[in-house]
Amino acid sequence: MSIRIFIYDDSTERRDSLKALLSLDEQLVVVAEAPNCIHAIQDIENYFPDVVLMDINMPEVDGLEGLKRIKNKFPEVKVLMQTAYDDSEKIFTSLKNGASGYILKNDKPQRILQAIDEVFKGGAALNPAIAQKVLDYFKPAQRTTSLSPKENEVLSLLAEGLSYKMVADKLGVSYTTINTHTKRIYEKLHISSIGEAIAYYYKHLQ
Amino acid sequence: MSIRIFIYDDSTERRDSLKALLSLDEQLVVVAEAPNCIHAIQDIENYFPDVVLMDINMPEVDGLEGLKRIKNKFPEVKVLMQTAYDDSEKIFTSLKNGASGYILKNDKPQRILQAIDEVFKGGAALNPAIAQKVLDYFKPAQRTTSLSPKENEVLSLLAEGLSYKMVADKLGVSYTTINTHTKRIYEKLHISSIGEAIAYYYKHLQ
DNA sequence: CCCGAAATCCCTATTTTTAGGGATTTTTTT
DNA sequence: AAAAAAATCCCTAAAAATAGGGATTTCGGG
Repeated sequence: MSIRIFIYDDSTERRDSLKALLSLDEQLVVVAEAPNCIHAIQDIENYFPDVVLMDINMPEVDGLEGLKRIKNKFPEVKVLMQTAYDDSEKIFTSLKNGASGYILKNDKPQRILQAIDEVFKGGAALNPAIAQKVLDYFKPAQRTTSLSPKENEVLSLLAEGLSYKMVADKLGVSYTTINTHTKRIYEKLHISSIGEAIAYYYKHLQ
Repeated sequence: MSIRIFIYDDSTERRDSLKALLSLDEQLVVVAEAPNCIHAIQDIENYFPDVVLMDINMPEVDGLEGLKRIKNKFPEVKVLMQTAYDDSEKIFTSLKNGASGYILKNDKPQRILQAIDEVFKGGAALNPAIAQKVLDYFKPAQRTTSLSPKENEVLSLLAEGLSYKMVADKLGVSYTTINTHTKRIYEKLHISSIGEAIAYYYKHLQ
């Protein structure tokens, strides 16, 4: 009873060292590899891995897009994201899109093997630094001040019940500007609707 | 310098008596008439009236629809709504759609002539009873308690930032039910967006 | 002087919400 | 018991919001 693994990484070197690492655990079998996600769907169809080790920064079709494609078509396949930096936005984009874990490239080898095992068993594997960031999003404190002056102004007008168009008129800018501000507000607050934005406003900013 | 008037009313009798009335004022000229709004656009194009006297209850295409069509294409034409009853919803639908006034059929003849004159000059003419209803909507007092228990529940969940779908799941009912509740909430509070609803919730119900 | 954050604007496509109907069943209230 | 109010569900179409890109300008600090 082995764990079938597919590796995506644009560096041949890196793929080789990963294969060397994984070969230490006889339960793990690297069934195939690729330098990017252009053929992600076919890859999965052909090799039906249990776990995908996914680098984020790859040319052509990157890991975030690959993750989406794979989870969309094969929700049962576990995808473990792997990158050099702990970029907050990418972490959340990944988790939102169904990643089973997020590890860093300089994590200890033992950690990586452990992570694969965890996600295969249905758990989630997060590098501790990543885990901290995730938890941070549940304490709204520091987010309060993260909005720019304009974003705060837009949010307060939305909280009055104004539509994008009305806010645009009131501030003398175009609709698209308000759309952009709102997108940034949603990004910063990690929400995705006007209702959540207004609830946030009255709960934390009022 | 006369005022060109178009009369919409399904009762021939009523149209005749209106024409008789309006002929008393030599400034007023009834340029044409129709028993409903099927050809409203063409009517206005052909006769370019200054003021339209619009009955609400007519077969085929009624006055509310006629109002919308006319104001949509010819915003400069004044439309004076006229009906037998002071139905709150129709009043608000009319005013929202750009009616210049709202009078009742049993208003005194003198009132009717006056109303036409007012709207022609760019003013608004409201029967006093109607005016009262309109003012009522600006005092939020009585609206506070007007929501049904379920409507209040739905509103409070929306105010938490939940989408229609999430509210539906949470309450174990279908999406369309929430849609309907929301429509009723908006009607009762005389608003028309989730933003206004949530603002109302935090300002008046919290 | 360069960099980065902030603010502005645009395009495209999808998802949600809103509006306008209609309709049935259950509860309450008279 | 009949009427009114509340709650449920459905359909369709239009409007608004959301998501994902990209891009330019301004302004303040290092």
